[in-house]
Amino acid sequence: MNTVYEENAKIFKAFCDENRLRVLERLRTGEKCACVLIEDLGIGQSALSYHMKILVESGVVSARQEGKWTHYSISESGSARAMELLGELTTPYEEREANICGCRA
Amino acid sequence: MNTVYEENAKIFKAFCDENRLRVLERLRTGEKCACVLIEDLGIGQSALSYHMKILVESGVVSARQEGKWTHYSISESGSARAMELLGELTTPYEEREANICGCRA
DNA sequence: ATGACGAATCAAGATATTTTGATATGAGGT
DNA sequence: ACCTCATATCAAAATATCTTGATTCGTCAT
Repeated sequence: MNTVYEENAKIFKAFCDENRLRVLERLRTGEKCACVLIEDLGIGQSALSYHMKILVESGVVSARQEGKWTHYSISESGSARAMELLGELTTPYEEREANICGCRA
Repeated sequence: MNTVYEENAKIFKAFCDENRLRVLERLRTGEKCACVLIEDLGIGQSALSYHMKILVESGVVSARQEGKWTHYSISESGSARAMELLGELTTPYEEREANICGCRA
């Protein structure tokens, strides 16, 4: 099993690569099939497949099979989860214990 | 100059590494100085410095110098910017042009 | 069953990120 | 000025990610 850190990191890796950001940008205007994305981005079939796998596994994108075609779209619930997590990761909270930086009196 | 994709990716790289997520977790309870983070995370001084640079450059963390110590804290404005951007990247919008997947009639 | 086509997987090499140890920089204190 | 300590930077090695081309898998049509 992975650490919770690795699990969380996996979600944000969706947004850390130029090609994946370009895919997301295209998906904002609605569901797209792989063949369209390959054309639009000008990358190889196998490269697209690689990036789509990362996007889908992050939960931010969902895939829908229709015959031999795969259609991708932004997952509302996955995006909401990413937002929620990002909020958690950056929101301060009060610690019970005294919280004084140890390196100075 | 970098592409806007690379600029955006840079922000989310803050959240893509186990050690950086552990730093952020520590910072949620308030400002911490480098020496404390090194101890808590059990990583080398130079590794911490490397990760802090990435965090600071993402805007999510800010650094404050005090004598020879550097204190790090979560930047509210940087975090807000990350949230805002994440929202933009995952929010659908209507396209003017007809938007039909080209691979099927 | 066979063939055609879209997409996934694999294996290799290319590139980028991360870790480590050594050295440099900069702030105080003597 | 000199020394000490905290942090930053550098260079090399270790590791992870990404790209490419070949192959495989799954679906549909004949």
